[in-house]
Amino acid sequence: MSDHAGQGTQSLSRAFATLNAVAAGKSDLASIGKETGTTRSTTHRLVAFLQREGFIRHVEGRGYLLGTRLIELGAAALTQMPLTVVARPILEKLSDETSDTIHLSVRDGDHVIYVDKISGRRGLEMRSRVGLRKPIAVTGTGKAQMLDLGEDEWARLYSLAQTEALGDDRPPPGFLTWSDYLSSMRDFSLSGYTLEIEENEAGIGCVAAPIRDAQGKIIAGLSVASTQPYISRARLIELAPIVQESAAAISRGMGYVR
Amino acid sequence: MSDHAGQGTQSLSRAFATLNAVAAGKSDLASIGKETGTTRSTTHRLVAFLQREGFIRHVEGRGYLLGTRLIELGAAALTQMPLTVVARPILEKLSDETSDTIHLSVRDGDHVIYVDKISGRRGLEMRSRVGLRKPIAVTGTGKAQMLDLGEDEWARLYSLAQTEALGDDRPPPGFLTWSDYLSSMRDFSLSGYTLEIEENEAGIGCVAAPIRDAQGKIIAGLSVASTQPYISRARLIELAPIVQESAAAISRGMGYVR
DNA sequence: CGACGATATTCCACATTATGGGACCTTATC
DNA sequence: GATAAGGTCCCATAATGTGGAATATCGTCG
Repeated sequence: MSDHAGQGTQSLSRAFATLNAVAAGKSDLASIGKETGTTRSTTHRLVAFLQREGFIRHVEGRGYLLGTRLIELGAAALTQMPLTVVARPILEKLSDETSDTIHLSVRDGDHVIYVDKISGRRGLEMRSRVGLRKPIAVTGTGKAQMLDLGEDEWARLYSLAQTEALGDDRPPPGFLTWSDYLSSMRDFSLSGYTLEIEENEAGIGCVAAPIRDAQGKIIAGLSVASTQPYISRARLIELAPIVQESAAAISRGMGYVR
Repeated sequence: MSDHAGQGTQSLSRAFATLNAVAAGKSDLASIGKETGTTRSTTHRLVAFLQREGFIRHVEGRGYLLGTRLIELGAAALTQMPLTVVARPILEKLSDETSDTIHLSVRDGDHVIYVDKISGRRGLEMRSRVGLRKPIAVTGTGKAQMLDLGEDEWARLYSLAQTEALGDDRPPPGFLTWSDYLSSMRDFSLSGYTLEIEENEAGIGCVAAPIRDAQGKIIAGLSVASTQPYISRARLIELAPIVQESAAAISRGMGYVR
């Protein structure tokens, strides 16, 4: 894959390319090597090393897979994010009050990554998952984190999400035109919450609000999401104040005042 | 840290030592460098690289922390474990039936690592967490994965757990002597389930059963855990059949027959 | 203000380190 | 028992990562 790396990091770049290849599903030395452009001996050395470190494991019949050390480090990364500690009790309260699915996400470049989730109690489980990445512009929590940005930046993130949606085998039914998107975002930035109805996945909608740190910067988004019968615009708007209040409570926990 | 590495992996070893240092809480270049034994320039290059890859992020005022890419890869590692996919619905059913906390763990060396968890609905949240490692010999799910081992191996794992427990600031009240431990394990290997009452953490107990793959090898452990008023030996034994049946259902899903 | 310490970042000559070609091993397939 | 596919090991070579020192950045105290 890409090699836009810095100086003095050839072996590192290759090792991480190797890991990415495995993450992408390549499961034998030959295909990993083709992906990273390394010879068999080098590929082997890198894989063996990653294996020793627990980043990769070899499973009889299935080949190379991501290892348990990554599960461990992923969990550690989550707890090093003070946000998740502060937010947990508030997410649980919100879950009790709404019976719906609660999501907490942070921005990661032009995407959003879920850092916590509590499943709803209305049957149907959503496919979202802690660690999942989604384009920032088509998720409720992502849009909540766009509220302080300029319109040109909205445009960029919107078209990026559009590009990714085009690649989908089952494009979401609620995807908005740019002008509809823009006017809705203008409304949201006034009201301080965002809605997202089937822009990202069919049958799923949510209300979200931004979470701020001590400097007033938006650092995360909180949402209540649900499935088909419960995602009428009216019901979501009804939920907005409680989502906003929960987000504000987390913001206070992160040191935000006023 | 340790340098028992293979050939031709100095820079890799150092990069991973760097990552481990950050995971261990070192948050500035100086202390990371001291931990890994690298000079400032080398430390800097490694950290910068890991940062570019999203394995590490720099947070104003808090220094270097584990990055979002690890959260993502951790989640991917979890889904590459077919076990978690197969087990999920069964865990949910068990959760509904018992109202208690459900744990699913796999063996990772001499430890066990939680790969899935559903919190109970009896208030009190346990401190366990997906990605957490515990000594194999003092967890219900760990002991379930020891059932097919020999008594000498039981002894080794027991004393290892003992060593780790000694280091604890608050040693668990239910820690057994070796002879008590051995006789209980002999019972468990006959009955096919295991109990663990406050051997690992005060106020917490569980029943667990082993999960097997197509070759009949034990590959995971499943437990129902609860807190104080619900962890009498009698109640846990009462739960054993349903835990065993759930574990068997997952085993069947993994290809185990008879 | 200007000096200081703590922290991060860049540069470059040098030798230590990672590299890749090829040999070899093991297991499955015909 | 010949062929193939996947994995492992060895070793001479030069390309790579290294560390020292120089530079930049920031905050704080006299």
